[in-house]
Amino acid sequence: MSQNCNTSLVLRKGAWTAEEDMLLKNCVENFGEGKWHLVPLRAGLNRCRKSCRLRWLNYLRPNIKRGDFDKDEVDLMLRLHKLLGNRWSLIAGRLPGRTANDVKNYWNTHLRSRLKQEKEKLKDGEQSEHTMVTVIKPQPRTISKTLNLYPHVTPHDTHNLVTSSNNDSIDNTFNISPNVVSSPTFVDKINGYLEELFDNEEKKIDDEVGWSFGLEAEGLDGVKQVDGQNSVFDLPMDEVVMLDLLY
DNA sequence: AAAACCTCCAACCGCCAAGCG
DNA sequence: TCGCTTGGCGGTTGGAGGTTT
Repeated sequence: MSQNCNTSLVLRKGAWTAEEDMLLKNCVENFGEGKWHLVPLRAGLNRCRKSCRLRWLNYLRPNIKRGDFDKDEVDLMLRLHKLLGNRWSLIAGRLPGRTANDVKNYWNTHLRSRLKQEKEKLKDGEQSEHTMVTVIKPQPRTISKTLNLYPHVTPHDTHNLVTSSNNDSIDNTFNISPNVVSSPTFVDKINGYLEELFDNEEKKIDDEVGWSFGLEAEGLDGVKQVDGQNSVFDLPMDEVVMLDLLY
């Protein structure tokens, strides 16, 4: 059996009809989520498993929040993106009711261009004022096996933490290797870590300065980097987050 | 009024890792 | 160990609807 949906000429593609939605919804309600390879058969749908799964996750699942992202959601998205990079599913996991696709679309349509503009503004400012600002570039970095960056993560997990070099010319995000985050246990730990981190730190920050994380905070360019040292990319994760929160 | 252009988002595609025999 | 299947993810695309010229 092919893992792709494009091998059969009979399978339907494109927009879902209300009838198909109903069939899929009934099927998942009766049999539960999962076993997606059985769903087309059970539901009587002429769709591939991937299409069914995606439709359920992005559209039919209960408690999906639709409409514009509010300010708090955007703030949180920006923070998480800076922390996690393009790990849309992880980011969406922190935004109740939002799907990874929603987050990705919102980022691509609203924030990416905004950030790009912000960056260009900063760049222009630099040129006109001749201010000396060293632009931080993400440094490929291997983290020591013995260095425990996460209170919740065992050394066994952290020794895999090799940050990928960032090819994205638009944003300087702290990317985590997909290999690391794809592990379910690691995801749990990251989520647990984020849970506690955001609970504790946001309370603190809220009390002190409130939610003031704006786009200007993305301008990491203002932080000096000397020979790759003292860059935000060389700090342990919790310090990065603290920097993040303080900017 | 209509053509051209732009924006947004649902859906598709290709890849990867885990699980299993 | 190997190959296959499945679930899941991020990147990309197509087209509907809105806006501008």
